[in-house]
Amino acid sequence: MQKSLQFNVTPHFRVDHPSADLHPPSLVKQQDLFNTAPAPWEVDDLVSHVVAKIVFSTGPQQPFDYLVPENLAPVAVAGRRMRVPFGRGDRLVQGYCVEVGAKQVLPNKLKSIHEVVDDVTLLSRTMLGLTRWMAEYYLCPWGQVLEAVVPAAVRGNAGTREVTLLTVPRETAMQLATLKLPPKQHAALTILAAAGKAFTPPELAQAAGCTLAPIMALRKKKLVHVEVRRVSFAHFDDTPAEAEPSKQLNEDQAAALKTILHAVDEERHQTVLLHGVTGSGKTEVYLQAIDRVVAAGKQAIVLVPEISLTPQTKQRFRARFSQIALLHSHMNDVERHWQWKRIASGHIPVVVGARSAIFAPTPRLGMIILDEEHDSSFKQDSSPRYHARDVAAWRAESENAPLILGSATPSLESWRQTQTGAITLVSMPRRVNNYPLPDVKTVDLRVDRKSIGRGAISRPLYQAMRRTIEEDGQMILLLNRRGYATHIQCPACGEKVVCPECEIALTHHLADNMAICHYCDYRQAAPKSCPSCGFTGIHFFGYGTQKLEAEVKARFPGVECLRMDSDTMKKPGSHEAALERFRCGDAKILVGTQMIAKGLDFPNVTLVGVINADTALHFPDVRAGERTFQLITQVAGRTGRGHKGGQVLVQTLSPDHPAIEAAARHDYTLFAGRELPFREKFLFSPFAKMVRLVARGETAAAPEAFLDEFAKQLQKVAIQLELELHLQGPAAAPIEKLRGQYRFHLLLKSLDGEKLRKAVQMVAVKTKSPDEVIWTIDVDPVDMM
DNA sequence: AGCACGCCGACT
DNA sequence: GTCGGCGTGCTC
Repeated sequence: MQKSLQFNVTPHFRVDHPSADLHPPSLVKQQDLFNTAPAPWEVDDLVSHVVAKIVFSTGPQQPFDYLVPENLAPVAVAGRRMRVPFGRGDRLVQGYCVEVGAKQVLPNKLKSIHEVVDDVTLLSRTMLGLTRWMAEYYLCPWGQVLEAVVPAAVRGNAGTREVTLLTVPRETAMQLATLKLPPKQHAALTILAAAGKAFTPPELAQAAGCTLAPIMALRKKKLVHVEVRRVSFAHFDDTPAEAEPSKQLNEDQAAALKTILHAVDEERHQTVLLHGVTGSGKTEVYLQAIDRVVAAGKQAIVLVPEISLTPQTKQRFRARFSQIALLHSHMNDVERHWQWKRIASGHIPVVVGARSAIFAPTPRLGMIILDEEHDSSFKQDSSPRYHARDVAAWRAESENAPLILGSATPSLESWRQTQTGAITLVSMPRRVNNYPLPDVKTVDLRVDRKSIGRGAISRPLYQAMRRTIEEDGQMILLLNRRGYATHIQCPACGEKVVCPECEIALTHHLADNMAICHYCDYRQAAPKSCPSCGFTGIHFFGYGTQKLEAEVKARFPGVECLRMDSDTMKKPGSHEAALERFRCGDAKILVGTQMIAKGLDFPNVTLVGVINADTALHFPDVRAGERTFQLITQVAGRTGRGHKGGQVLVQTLSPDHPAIEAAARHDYTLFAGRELPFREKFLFSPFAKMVRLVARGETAAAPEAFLDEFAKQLQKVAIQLELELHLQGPAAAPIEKLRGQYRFHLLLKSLDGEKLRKAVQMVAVKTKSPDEVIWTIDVDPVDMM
């Protein structure tokens, strides 16, 4: 394919990343009207001009060229927003300038930039390259990516205001004595000239003892110089903390650090997968690696899963680095903007945050760390549907920085890359202080349930809990379902109470006696009798964390039990309060959903109970086994972190399932060794590239028909591109109905990811869906619901 | 996304 | 005859 001629004449900058200039932005019609060479008879008329390329966040997706007028040339920089006349009426529209360069243009073909909006550059060249790559890779508009990468707080200049500053120009000062002016104006001007600093109009009025009127008059006569500047009024505590010394590393840690430091010192890109069992001390390795980055005057970005962003995490980093920026979702716009500026200024050596922190504007990036790299919260579930791990890989490569992926249960995507050699594997198979990994036993519920009657806690687990309390230990019980009862059903007629919008079983919540839909949060009062037949003995089946908590309290009276799930953790600070209660030992039993499975480090926890290991196992999703393995392994890792040791009991109906068996043996390699051949055989990630299309609408027929047609078009394009395309579906999505809309999906797979995306893009640009169908493209889907 | 242009139906 | 219905296409 011939490359377009745009900006090839005198490029002002080189595109930073090799892949960035290979493909046109996705979903953008290749409209070469303005970008092709002029007709032969026009060539003589060409003049060289500085041209800015503008991308809009709404409206047409292709970039538009504008002339840069001379007076704006110093501020018209790529990476800033600009207001430009657009359309027949020349209405002013704001867009992102993504490139500035000299270009041969025909006179009068282009309009001129009206105004440069930003006085700071929002996106460096690398970040512009990154956004462009994201648009191409994730098949979404470039402008949408730009909006996602620059925080709204930064775009809106939160916490700043414009001030008018007045000074006396030298010429005025010299003729001050001879100027004929009304007395108040003269007095004000004299005071301002003598002050030697700038005053705002109200300040000057006060100093001169007059109103604003004389000052306005001076402005009108141009006797004072006026400068409008944006100043920040935000102030947050940023006192550097006392830095703590680093800890002694064990042999495994030292070896891992050495590999990482090698890449850091050479300032070259390398991806290292740090596969360390739970409790192997990965964080200390990160901290010491960051030390070296900071010492070299560079910055490190640390990404952690959403639920790990706790004050404890902050404490851990603050104790070691004098200044860090912790980016969390509860931050207000003023603070977010302030942090962004501090990071951009290069004053913050360490940035810690969830997914979107990968876009932190660090000027000299020295390293990126993704802790718990397998965590699905790194994938954004709205457009742009990026995966922070893959974005990090691109960014690290283009900035010559090492990327460290850490996990006890690596994603199969990363694991596979250690086998092909794309990622360096470093293992830490032992825990610190030589603590052994906890003993994991499965409790076969098919056998044990009968002996215990109704209840979530089997006899072996009950006995282990009693023993733990007698020995003054603490315990964690994992149940991955919040609420009280998981479904409400009438024993007389069999009718289930379902959400009217989503048609899934409503969960009974005891606190306010409500029946709640966990998909859309629809709520109604829990029925006292069957809504269908009126039978009064309606029954609440299944176990959620609330019912488990009630059972624990009933069977262990006098023992304090804490519950942590998204229902109890709504208020800010409740997370810390609960953990503190557990840490100090007042609470003996911690009951919770997956939010308690990760990161907690309490040496006195000697027992972990998994109430039902099968909850995630039978989901219609290729990753069901992988998720189950990860969850059990992670929660098992919460115990045996002290000298008292620890044990884990996993209740399950399928103790022989490979994922559960491998987790019980703490054997990641075993799990991966069984799972990878399956993925390969049935063409799933990490072997095949996957793209998922979801369509929804008020009726079932419209989205299904839309995907049918899309599939047909894709197959045509696949032949044209010689793409080996595998389709699954279209079929009803596992969540068939959500918020009143019927959902269908279509899974596309191919070994050639690039061609696959190309094919989807080609069909997508030509497709206009009927008004009643809303559809999305998900490249590298993680969630198949 | 807006907005103008355009080519058909019922109205001051 | 015109006002306006929203289908189609263009915007540097």
